[in-house]
Amino acid sequence: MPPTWTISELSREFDITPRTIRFYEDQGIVSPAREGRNRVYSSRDRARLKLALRGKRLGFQLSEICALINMYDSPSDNAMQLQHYLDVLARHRAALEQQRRDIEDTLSEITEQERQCRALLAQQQS
Amino acid sequence: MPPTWTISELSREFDITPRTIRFYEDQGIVSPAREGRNRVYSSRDRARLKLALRGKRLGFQLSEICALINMYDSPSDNAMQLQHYLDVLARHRAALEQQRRDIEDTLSEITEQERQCRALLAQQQS
DNA sequence: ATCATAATTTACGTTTACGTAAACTGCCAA
DNA sequence: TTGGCAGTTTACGTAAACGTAAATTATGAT
Repeated sequence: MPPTWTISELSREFDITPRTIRFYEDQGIVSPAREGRNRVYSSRDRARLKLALRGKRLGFQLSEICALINMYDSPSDNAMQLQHYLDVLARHRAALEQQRRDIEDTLSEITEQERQCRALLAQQQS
Repeated sequence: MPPTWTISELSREFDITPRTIRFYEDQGIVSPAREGRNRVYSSRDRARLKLALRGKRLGFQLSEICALINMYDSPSDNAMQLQHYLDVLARHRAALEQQRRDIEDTLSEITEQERQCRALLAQQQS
């Protein structure tokens, strides 16, 4: 049988609370099956959860994340026109590339700050 | 005399509301002078505002942003130990590098989705 | 003089993303 | 059978980041 996970297994693996996972269910990010009252998560749920957490680290809102994951999950789904999907992807790409520039800029400033710090430390030694 | 800006000039330039700029003043990100009741922003204020907006695009909280900008602004300030500052920089760097990996991963998935889309479009043509 | 425009302060409202407490169920071990 | 977990639902609470409305002030244009 395919692998499954309990809510506490997932919460440990990804270091989030069960409350968060249940909240993501309300938002439509995961849709666990039930075994009695208890939730049973499939590998698809687990993958979607992982994607959601990556989106969160990138600062996206849960609603955007949910929409994007749904599209990724069924690109051939004709509920959405292919051309529209391409547009969405292009906008998403542009945002990510802006973010990448922001990160590069910030990282070089950090490097510079570290350089100055080490200079000051060396000066104190002498 | 050094250049100055009004609140509406800055709000237009950065495409944010005056309310946001005043809120950032409450949070200590900018500290405009006054001309009567009106706020007058220096180039230092403008630079700090710019840094704050970049931080926001990267998904950081205003409180973190504020702390970091203050440190960037006075690294030699002995209110903070150099070693501690280096630690903060290292953690910040680690977070940004994680974010960069997330972005690279997401960008390649987008590229793959686009490829599939174009394949489907070509198929429809025939 | 009046009117529009840009600014101000005060203060309550709103959305997002959960936290937290209460009260309950099911199961396994001592 | 009595704890003691792990899970559940319901529901109110909260912090962050502003939005928005009201009432006021100052300035420049007609």
